[in-house]
Amino acid sequence: MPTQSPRPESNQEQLDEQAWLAAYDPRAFAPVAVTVDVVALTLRQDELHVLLVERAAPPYRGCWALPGGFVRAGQEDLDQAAARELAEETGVDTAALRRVHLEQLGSYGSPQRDPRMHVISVAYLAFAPDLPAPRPGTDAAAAAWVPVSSLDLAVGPHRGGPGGHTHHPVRPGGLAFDHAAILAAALDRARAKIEYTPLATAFLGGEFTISDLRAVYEEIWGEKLHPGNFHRKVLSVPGFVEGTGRTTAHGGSRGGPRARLYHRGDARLLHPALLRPDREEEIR
Amino acid sequence: MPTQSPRPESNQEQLDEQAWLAAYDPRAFAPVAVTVDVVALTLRQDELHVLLVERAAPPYRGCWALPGGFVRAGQEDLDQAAARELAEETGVDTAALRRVHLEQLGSYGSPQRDPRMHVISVAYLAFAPDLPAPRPGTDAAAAAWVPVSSLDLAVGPHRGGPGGHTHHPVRPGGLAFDHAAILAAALDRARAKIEYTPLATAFLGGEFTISDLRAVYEEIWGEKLHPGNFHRKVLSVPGFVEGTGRTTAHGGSRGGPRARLYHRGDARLLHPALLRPDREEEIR
DNA sequence: TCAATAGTGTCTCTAAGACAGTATGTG
DNA sequence: CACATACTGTCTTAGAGACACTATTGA
Repeated sequence: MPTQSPRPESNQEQLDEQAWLAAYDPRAFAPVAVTVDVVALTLRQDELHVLLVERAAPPYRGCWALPGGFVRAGQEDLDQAAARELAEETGVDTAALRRVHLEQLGSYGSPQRDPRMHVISVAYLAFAPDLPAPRPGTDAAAAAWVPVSSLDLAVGPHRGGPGGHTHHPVRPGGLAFDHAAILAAALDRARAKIEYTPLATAFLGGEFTISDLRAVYEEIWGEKLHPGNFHRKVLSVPGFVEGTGRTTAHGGSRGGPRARLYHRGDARLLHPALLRPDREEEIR
Repeated sequence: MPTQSPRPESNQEQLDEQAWLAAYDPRAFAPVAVTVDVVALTLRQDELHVLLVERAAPPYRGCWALPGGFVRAGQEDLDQAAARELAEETGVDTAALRRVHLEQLGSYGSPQRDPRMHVISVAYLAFAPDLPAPRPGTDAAAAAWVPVSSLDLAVGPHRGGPGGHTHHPVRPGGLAFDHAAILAAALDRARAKIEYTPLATAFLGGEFTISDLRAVYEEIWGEKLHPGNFHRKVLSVPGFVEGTGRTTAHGGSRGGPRARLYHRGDARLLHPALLRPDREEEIR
């Protein structure tokens, strides 16, 4: 591959902008491909799942990987590409996609992360309410919601974080490419994001109980929360949830009174925040 | 997955991975270029400055822009590309670069953000102590630390945030491309990041006083803080700063006792955090 | 009837912020 | 001296968490 990008400096003074644009040949640059990969998270039966596809083509054929694909050059921006990929892999239509929160996570660009060529991937993070089973897209052998707890997230030589690291052959039970590192970063982001934003509600339907919301936090943070304190805290944050006046039709499966129903409020940030209990070990 | 990219699916069954790799032609993809752009922030005379270059070549010739350049395909990852661009534009050597905090900010990929072709830019954010005046790199007419307050950050048709939006011709006093939006996102990130991390110390030299540190917060947040409460709060956060036993040689320019000197501690997160005062307006 | 759950009350402790006060410098 | 600044003490209040308690439902 060329070592340098073409440098027009030698004759730049003689070219005005029009001429320069006309003379420009994008193919002269060393080729780079750009993909978007989506970490779509959802809760199914109170368990955190991630949307994965089984690769039908090499490299990593037969491996599970994050859904994603190449950005259509000149036709779409990154957000659009991510939404398109998510729709294609889940079979979810555009209307249902509006109920999904989609945000950019970070970009991964190690030259060795894809054996074919230098592929730079822009990772996205999606929070979805329980969606129908996915139907595989055109270049996937299968697509499924996979419990996060069943995955091997030890990223090995891929040390997490955007940037890029050394390529490593896939390990049994692991994900293709550096997708384990991307998923790990997505989980970190999700755990942090529900502290300061009402995005935990994006995992729930339109109406939910405080207990439903607590189950989201408990599953994503991986620890039990105090039901009474959680209840009072959620209701004390202005704009987090809003009562509907309705209640559940029945009590819980193991008894208890009917719970009041809420829907998402209009706050975009939680103040005060719902901070995770004690994480002293993460400070250093 | 992509409709435009070459699709091996029709014969994928006959090709083993080796053959497929050999047959692969990256040039068949629609061309996309990837750049890194760096928002390097520093404090000079207690005022926040950003490193900008004056473009010597079209497009946006003569405009100020963020330092950046094309990723060298196959040769470097994104973090390395950002560090290289920063070094090239500032003339800072690798040793001094180690004192600079560099993190990925987000990627910007509107098809119209560069008139030449679809250019996807991975933006980085750098926090630097007061560095020497930059010397312009090879494709910049000039390079300078510019006070952030002197810039027009009304991003107009470029609505901030990663993703990508419509191209708009440059406005007088504005930055090239969508760099105003990138800078605005960088400032938001910086304001948030110094709440939870000790990164404000990255703007200071090895030794500093609590007042120096307070000046960093006041300048980045754009509001005065209570000196006494700030002092006590900083010292109460474990691992934020560490006393050196030394003091300044003289009192302040307008009097007062000599201040004790500190250096950065080993905490990576501040607990408790130094939250910004009252931001109720930002919640919705 | 028992057990589980929804929702509330209360107590303690931490930390934020307002304010005051003392010591130590500079001009 | 006058004044700015470094640093500390104290008071009030908000919020987190532990715990207890009542009411309501299902099995």
